[in-house]
Amino acid sequence: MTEADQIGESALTSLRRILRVVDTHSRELARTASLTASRLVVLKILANGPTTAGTIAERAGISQTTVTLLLNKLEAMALVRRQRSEDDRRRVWVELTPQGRAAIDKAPDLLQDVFLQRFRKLPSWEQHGIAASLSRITYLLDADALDAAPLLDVGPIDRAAT
Amino acid sequence: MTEADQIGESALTSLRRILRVVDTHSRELARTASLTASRLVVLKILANGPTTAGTIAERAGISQTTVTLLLNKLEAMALVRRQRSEDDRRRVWVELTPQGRAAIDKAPDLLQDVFLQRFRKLPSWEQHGIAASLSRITYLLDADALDAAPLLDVGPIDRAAT
DNA sequence: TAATAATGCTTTGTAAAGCAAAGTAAATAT
DNA sequence: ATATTTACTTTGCTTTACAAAGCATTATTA
Repeated sequence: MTEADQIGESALTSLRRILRVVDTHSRELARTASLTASRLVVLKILANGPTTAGTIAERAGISQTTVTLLLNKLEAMALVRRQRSEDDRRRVWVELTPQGRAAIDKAPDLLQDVFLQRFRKLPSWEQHGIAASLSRITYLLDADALDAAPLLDVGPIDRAAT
Repeated sequence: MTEADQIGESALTSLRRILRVVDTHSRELARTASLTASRLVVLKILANGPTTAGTIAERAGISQTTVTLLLNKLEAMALVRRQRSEDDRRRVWVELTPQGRAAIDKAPDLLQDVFLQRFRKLPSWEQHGIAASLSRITYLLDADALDAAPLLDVGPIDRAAT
């Protein structure tokens, strides 16, 4: 094993740990705030103003089916309101209710807040370093490359080599 | 919004994107390799040698109940074999079958592989930078540290500096 | 030794996320 | 007028995950 591999492994270990913390956190969120992570995602998308189910699906990166189900729950919780569009009666506008807005405030993404709070206290050079590394990693894991390629095929990797 | 907050936001965006890719990938893995991420995790733990269900739960950070369920599936797929312990008949040893071992080889964590392959090609300074940033982030998100931690403890960084 | 407690795992019941496929209704194109 | 497309919902299924209860088995203690 080369040195690069060792560093890579330790990077991966960190990455796994990060994933794990995020995961744990979202379960915690579900337990305490009775708002699961994906429902919160939907609410936050709606915080930018009313929109349609399809748009939510697209922005959240999940299927329309799932969005419908999430909306059903959120509507049952009275956090969200549906309304058929007047001009195009196929479409359904979704908007936050006042309670929905309150729910977002009451159940903020704490993990994110903690992150930002601490991040803010780091020296500037380190902030830049972290941001740069993260954006580099998104490249290392590039979604497009993965989507395009058959997963069990090794081909596409070279394309992004260099 | 301060500059630090802007950088922090962009870091968070990257982080979200990373999480998203990992998520997508694991669903993809499930579809193509008929081995879901969590099952693969269990198999990989078993790759270090036979162990008990409780230990697997601990190492994977999931409940024993869940481990039992996963083992049921894996056993049904003949990737894993259970055997009551002789000395303590409450315990159940779990080990990989040859098929199980083959499954691990056939369905490697490709995301990880892609990451490592690309990572290896980065200049050394960048490798170190990324590894350091990641380890720093685990601190920024650390669940434990949430209660106690001295926020400006610089300790871990120096180690990976240079 | 017999009753009690602790341990290790499984079962059962519950809830969420998520998708594909089929279905419905409305708008658009032919 | 008919066919196609679009937008959303319903249905049925799978997986993950946990808590609570249950079942053996071992250890402890009276």
